[in-house]
Amino acid sequence: IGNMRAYVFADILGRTLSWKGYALTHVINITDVGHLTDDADAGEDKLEAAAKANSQSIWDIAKHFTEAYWADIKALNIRQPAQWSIATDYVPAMIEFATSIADKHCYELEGGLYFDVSTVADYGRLARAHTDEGEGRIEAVEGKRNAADFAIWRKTPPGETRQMEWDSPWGKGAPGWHLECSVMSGQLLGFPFDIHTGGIDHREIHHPNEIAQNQAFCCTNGLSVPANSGAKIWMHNNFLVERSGKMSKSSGEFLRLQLLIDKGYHPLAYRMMCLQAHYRSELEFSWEGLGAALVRLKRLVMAIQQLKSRYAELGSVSIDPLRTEGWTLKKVQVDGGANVAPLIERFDAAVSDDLNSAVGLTVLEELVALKKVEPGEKLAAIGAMDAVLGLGLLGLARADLRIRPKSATITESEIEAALTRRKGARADKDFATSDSIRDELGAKGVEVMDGDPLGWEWKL
RNA sequence: GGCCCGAUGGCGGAGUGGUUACGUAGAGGACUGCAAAUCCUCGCACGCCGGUUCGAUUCCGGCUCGGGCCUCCA
Repeated sequence: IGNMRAYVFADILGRTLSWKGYALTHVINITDVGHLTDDADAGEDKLEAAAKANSQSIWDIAKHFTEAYWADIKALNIRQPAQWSIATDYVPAMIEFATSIADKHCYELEGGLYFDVSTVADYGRLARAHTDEGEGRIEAVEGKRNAADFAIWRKTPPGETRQMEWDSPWGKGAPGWHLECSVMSGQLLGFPFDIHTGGIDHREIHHPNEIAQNQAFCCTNGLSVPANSGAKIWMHNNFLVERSGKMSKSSGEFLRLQLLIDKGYHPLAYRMMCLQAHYRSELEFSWEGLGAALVRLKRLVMAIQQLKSRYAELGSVSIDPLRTEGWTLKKVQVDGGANVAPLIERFDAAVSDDLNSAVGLTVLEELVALKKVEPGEKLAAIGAMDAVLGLGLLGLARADLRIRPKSATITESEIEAALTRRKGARADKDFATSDSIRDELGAKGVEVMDGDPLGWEWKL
């Protein structure tokens, strides 16, 4: 889920751009080329290791995690990009790219082809901190001309064969990650494209490297070099953290979305949690915090559900809230009524101010609570704001948020049966029996709620 | 060691040179056989020490604490 914060952020950015009326071409890449596992076992490849451990082909492993990732994307209401780019589809293009800059910007070492960062202007200017000397975590590669030089092509060590390797002018091997990103973004979006997003951990190394490659490529191929090479704007989201430290894809923490679901938290509770904070701030993860976000979402959905039934009762109203998907600000201003207009303005001001979703969310809640507004009009405005926040509020029902925890020992039909018995006991004013049934259900993690249409809820 | 970032109520988290969001938790009330859910109402905070200012949570400096990075890779 730490990693997923980056995608929630990019999604809100894209949705906000759509809201502002911009046409959007969004590309997300899948880095299915192997990575090294970590500091300790440099040389062994993450994908290779996983394949070995599971007796599967490396390609199956890549496919498995790609599909798991796509499932998370869907569960979090992250919009599909215009295109997914799969790194392994672009290896020939990467070799071509590297070949074109090799003479002027690269040199070969035993381990691979290295990029000479002194051949481009202002290397590392994106990074706020740049130190010439430091104590690296592990030894530097022998023979590098500059400390910051990096591999753009990794050679397969002599005598070894990897499941994923390609022929290149520098021998069999695999592309460096920096190269993958430069090639795919340049090819699919063209230099310069508008916005490049990523986790804040990429600001110091990966993105400066990507920029250096882009500069080299643009110069070599006669393209003008934009000020922020490659992309005009680079945006970085901060980490999701917990007391034990950061949780990103590389740190070994495995708080995955599926774990949240297994525990009975709807995945959109996590999206809500992200929305409550600014993308550039660290966000503290806790189960209590996730529960708070779920309750907030639940109350919002309940209020909107009531609004929807009032809307249905009215029969004919002027605005169809179900047609708000894809609305832009301009359209909302035309169609939104006088009562909601000031809220629309405030919502727009919030999300337009570097994506202040936390404030946007409070404006949405204010709108939900607003009195004397026709339900259809209100629902339309809610739908429009939600097109930015992406909670899918008009389509969610309270019951959708009731997720059965994996640990549950009682079935839904058993619960219903017990509740029927309890209803009978209550009708007979046999409160002792009624309460004992409630206690039994409580012991199994089920909370009885008489005054609630849903009747019962899993206790988290 | 170097560089950078942060510190807001029980928890999470916006924001601001003057009246300090919001959520959740908590308290009181309505409802209920009683609970729960729901609804209404209400407390509760700006790390420490200086400086600038009529006024600092906000700006500046120092300190303390916490976090990240320091170029194998990604």
